[in-house]
Amino acid sequence: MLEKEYFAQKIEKKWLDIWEEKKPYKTDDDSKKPKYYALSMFPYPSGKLHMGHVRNYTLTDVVARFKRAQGYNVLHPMGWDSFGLPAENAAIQHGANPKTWTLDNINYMKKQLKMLGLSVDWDREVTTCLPDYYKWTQWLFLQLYKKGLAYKKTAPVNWCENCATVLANEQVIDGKCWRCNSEVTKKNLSQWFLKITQYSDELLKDLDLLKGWGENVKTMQANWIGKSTGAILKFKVKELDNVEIPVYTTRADTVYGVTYLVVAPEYKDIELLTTDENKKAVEEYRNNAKKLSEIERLSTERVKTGVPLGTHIINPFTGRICPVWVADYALVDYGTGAVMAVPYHDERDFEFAKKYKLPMTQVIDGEGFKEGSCYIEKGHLVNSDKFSGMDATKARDAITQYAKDNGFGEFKTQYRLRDWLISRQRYWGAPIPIVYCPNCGEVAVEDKDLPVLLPEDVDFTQKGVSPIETSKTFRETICPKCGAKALRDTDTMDTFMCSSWYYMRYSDAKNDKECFNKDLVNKWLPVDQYIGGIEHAILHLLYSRFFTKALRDCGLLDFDEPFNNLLTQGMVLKDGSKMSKSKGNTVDPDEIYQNYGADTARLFILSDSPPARDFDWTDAGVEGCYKFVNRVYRLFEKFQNKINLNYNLEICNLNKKDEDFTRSVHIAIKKITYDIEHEFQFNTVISAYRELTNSIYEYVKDENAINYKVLSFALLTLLKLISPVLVFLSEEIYSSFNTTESIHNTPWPKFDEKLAKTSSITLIVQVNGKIKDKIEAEADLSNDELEKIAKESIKVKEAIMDKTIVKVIVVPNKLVNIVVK
RNA sequence: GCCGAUGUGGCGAAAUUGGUAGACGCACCAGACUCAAAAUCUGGCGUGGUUCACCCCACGUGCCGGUUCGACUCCGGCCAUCGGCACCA
Repeated sequence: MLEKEYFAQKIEKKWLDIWEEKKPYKTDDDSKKPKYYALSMFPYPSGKLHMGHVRNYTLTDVVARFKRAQGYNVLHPMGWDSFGLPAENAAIQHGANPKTWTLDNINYMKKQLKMLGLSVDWDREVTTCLPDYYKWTQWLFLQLYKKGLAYKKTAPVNWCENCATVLANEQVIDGKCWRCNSEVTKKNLSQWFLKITQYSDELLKDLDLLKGWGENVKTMQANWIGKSTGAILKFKVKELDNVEIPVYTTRADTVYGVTYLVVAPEYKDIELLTTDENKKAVEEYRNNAKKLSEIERLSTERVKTGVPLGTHIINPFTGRICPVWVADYALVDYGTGAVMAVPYHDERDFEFAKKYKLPMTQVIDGEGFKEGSCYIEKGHLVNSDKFSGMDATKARDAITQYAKDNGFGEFKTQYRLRDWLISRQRYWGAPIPIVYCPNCGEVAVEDKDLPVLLPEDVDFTQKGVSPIETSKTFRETICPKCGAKALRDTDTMDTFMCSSWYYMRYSDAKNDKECFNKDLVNKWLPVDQYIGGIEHAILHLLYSRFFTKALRDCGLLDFDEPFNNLLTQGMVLKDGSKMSKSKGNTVDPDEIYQNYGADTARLFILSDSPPARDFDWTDAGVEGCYKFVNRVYRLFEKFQNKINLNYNLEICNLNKKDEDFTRSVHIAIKKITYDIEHEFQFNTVISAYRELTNSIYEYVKDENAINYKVLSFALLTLLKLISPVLVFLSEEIYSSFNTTESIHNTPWPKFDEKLAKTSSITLIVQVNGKIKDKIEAEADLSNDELEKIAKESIKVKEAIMDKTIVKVIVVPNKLVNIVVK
């Protein structure tokens, strides 16, 4: 029996206890059903759940439950992205232990997640900061190392003074640290990198395979990879035998217009290229460049500066002698670090040449060309010897080919993507499993010695050193190769390493012999639906795609892309701006659970906007959803004794009212199923819930005219349709019919195509495209009949009275348009 | 500058293929129930005009133009907002 009134807390508590005990959402690896992998981006255990989490996990949960009802074997796991700076900062600021701090947070948030009613298989929970997980992160690092995909090199790297660590390129946003927003500087350090650039082309090309990803994310990744095709051209230095300067250019067609060359201040041969007279000025210029921050240097508004080195190059095409300059508009880490300057056809070179009164030669002509101003269009060549008159695009290839044939050039594809810097000078991460031996050099830790455990005897407060270096027990070890005294690497790995493979681990989460079983990972992956925030469009999603390809090449798995479909949810806003503690506009999920229950929270977070768009949280909106939940409850409470569970219903022998009502139920099944399957449009799903509920209320208005078989069918269908969203309420109501089975194990309702439409239609009658009349008519009439009905309309007759009919257009079941003159 | 997304009532939004623009909800207004309030139920709700009123007429999906019997939807050209990339040669 249902209680008289709806008490969310009581019902939800009851079912949470039952689910905890019975584990109804445990995934069976051996099921014969087709698999479906529904995945949410796992949370960082920051302390408490926020509404963004609620939105993310509700979305994935509803998808998981819907697919389960459709007969899929669903994997819906959850875990914790639990290494990272906030834990360590808590340790520094409040003297907490990062491990305790993290595990306490996980404990609390896990409880909150469970209260949301997620159908997660908690037996597959992964926690990246625990040794049973990071052992395998370390092992995977070593696989990449052995494959030559992880290497150590000294390079100018991004350094955040505030976080006291280096950062990957992807973690520098507009010259600032992604985490603390302070300015990033360059430091020359020896660091570990992963060779993501080896996959540049595949990462770009395979974006085309990702039909289930939004254009926005794919474009961001394509921009980030930044492919450009061009050529390397080599210029001999006049003053120095055996020295050449190679440049990268996408406009080889303009090579006859080169009037000078520019090298970056950090260019490797710059000292060689500087003559004694220019030494002082060049040194001064380079020192100034060093002082500039990334932000200043990258500003496009800055006036271009530079100084000549004193040496010259010989243009192999023209024989022309051109000076070499140093200027910071050339970037050391793109192309070759040197640029051939063609002032007439490049805006930057033009500006620079004008300022320093360097010569210009026009070599391209075409539409819109104006004497004395920069022309960057691709027209045809002039002043270019035998290439004159040629189309610029063709000339680009012809000139490169000529350079190649004569040994001073080649075709070259250039990417903007850089290798992924993964070392961090911080404590709370997976230690890099490498040992430095005085005899053998860099040596990998052996598999049997994994994991390399994080030391506990560390001091977080010492400035200028990584906390791990303060451990007395960690550093010293013996070389796995020769047994000599050796030192461990004291850096840890970027947390994005941990999150690049967690979704694979879920396929075999408890395996202590392997990172995952190959058959299981191949069975469950790729992920069928991945849901999470847009902020990972480049970082996590690009790294994970790279990891998948790299692990494939290590022989660990057999697929090319990890995530077939990606839904990037919008932000949760309140009063028009993102919820944040500093703005004081946050809403605490615990409070919502307490006041309205998790079902109402789930309903509301899905109701007002489609998932990809931002969602505006309003108190009135929650209130409205709570009213709906109560409205549904009252309906079942009132008719609970009249419901017949066997609702297989024949349409024949029904009167008009019952038939139309039955049709509206079929229409609802059809619409809801379609809207979930297409783009997860839960906002319209929920409006269909409301429409069906409204029509049930309409149907039961006249209590003497209720056919209880028909009503049972409608109510039970409604109950099943709302069950993926209102998980507790539907279970409570269903169990009140003395069923032993959970509603969440019952199949999704089917609709009858013949019944999923109305028996009568509103025929729209237009004259010359303007609506003149609306006529109720039987459905499925022939075109002739519809035309006849339309012409009988008095309003139509008036409108066409003194005119001739040119033609009549009939759209079956919809409209008739009479065209007159 | 290049690339991508978005633009519809007071608000969130809807409109499978070109075929009733504004479903569903929030807010608001009016009414029923009540001694009263809450809850609940019923009705109204794009703009302007006309009418005592139901009716009716015109306009209306960022702007301008086009295709079509018919355009939120297709095409061309703009504008605005948000996001990504960018002295990348």
